[in-house]
Amino acid sequence: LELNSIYVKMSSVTTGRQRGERRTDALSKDRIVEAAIDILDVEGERAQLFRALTTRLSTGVGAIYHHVANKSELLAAAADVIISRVSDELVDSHPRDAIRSLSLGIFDAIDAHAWVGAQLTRDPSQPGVLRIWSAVGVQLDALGVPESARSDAGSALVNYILGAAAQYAAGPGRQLDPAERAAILEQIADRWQQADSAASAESVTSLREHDDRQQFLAGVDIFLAGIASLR
Amino acid sequence: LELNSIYVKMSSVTTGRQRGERRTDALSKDRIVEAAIDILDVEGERAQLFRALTTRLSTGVGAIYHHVANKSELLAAAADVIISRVSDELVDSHPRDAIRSLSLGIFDAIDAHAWVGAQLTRDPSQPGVLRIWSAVGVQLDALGVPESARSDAGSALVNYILGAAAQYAAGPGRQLDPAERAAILEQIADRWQQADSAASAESVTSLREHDDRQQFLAGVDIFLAGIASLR
DNA sequence: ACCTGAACACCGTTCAAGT
DNA sequence: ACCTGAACACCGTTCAAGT
Repeated sequence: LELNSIYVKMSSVTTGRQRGERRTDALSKDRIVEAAIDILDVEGERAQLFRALTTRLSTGVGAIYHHVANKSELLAAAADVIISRVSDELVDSHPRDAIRSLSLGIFDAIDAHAWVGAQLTRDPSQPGVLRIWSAVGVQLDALGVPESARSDAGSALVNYILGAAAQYAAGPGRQLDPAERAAILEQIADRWQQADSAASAESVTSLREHDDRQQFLAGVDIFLAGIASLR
Repeated sequence: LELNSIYVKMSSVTTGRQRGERRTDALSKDRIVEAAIDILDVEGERAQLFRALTTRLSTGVGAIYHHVANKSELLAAAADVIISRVSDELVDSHPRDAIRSLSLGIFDAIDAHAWVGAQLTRDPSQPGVLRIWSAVGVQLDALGVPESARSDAGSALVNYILGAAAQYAAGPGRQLDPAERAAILEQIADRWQQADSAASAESVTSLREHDDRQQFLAGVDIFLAGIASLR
């Protein structure tokens, strides 16, 4: 115990920490993941993640690699933490509402942590994606979707959620200023109008001024309606 | 004209081309994009794209940058070529069938060009994605989806297609050997079973042995059924 | 205007050497 | 067992110098 505290003091000198300011918690995968989340939230996905972690945790890169295999494992673990916060918060309610809450929870989480959208899209077998499958599966079961249709319904919903997540996360609203965003939406609207000679001004306008979150939820409801027809 | 052919000869010596083997076509964005598609198809997304292009087209990197702004523009242009081949081939048919064909066409294109899945997911305002929006818009209009619901329906379908595309493209079937794939599907199945005490062996089995393409189409049909309920 | 290719920049990853 | 940090590797991008 005394030897240990001497080691701590020596180590704090080495790392430039003040005497007595000893680290309360040792380096661990959890601490690294938490730090990574903070860094990604603030600096975005193109942060120099490992260099930033090194500074933030005042260690060398090697120490991080001692707890984490590589960047992609770290990102996957970080995304899973974000998703688990959503799925753990689900309260009991009608399965239709639970699916809406889950979907909106994921949407909002990605809104708050933009990097999660791209991350979930990168690898279908990462823990965060499995967690979504799992949560969706529970609710579809509770909804009484027949066995035979369960996996079709599940994959439809999960793919929609992930697709929307990725699109909105990287979306124009995020990386472009309002003027550019408007121009792009107009471009899309123009194509629709061009393709659809009967398109009224209202449709174009609604496309231009659509509310991402509400539109996302409308998509969930379309899938729920489609799933209901499977019964 | 003679000066020109002398220049060609000199240049072919410089680039190591055989005498008389003069390039039939000059370097252009189109040629670069075509070459990029071939390289990405064969070597995958982690190909050393610019170095490979340099060899393939026997030029320097700078020449490529003279026609293309950067890698992401090049990837976006390449993905758009793939998507345009699909959307241009659509034959007139009932809008429901046209939506199925379009969706399957995109699915198959991504199956043949795996890198397209990830690419379409990266930026919602890239040309290939706009092209999908446009094609979907035409069909939803033909389907008689009311104005007010058009953009909700469109974004639901586009997001589903892109989400599924990305998942299947990067999917376990592609990057893992069959044994690992089976293990992962089993893991998902276990979670479903764990969550669903009533889950029968059949449901788990169908999840394990599901056919990606068929499941993708089932999702499109769920969406179509949901859309029908909007009327 | 179009092309050449060496040099640079950026960042994740390794590794020999510590405590 | 855990940590340190300089060196390396990888690849997109720039740029001064050509034709």
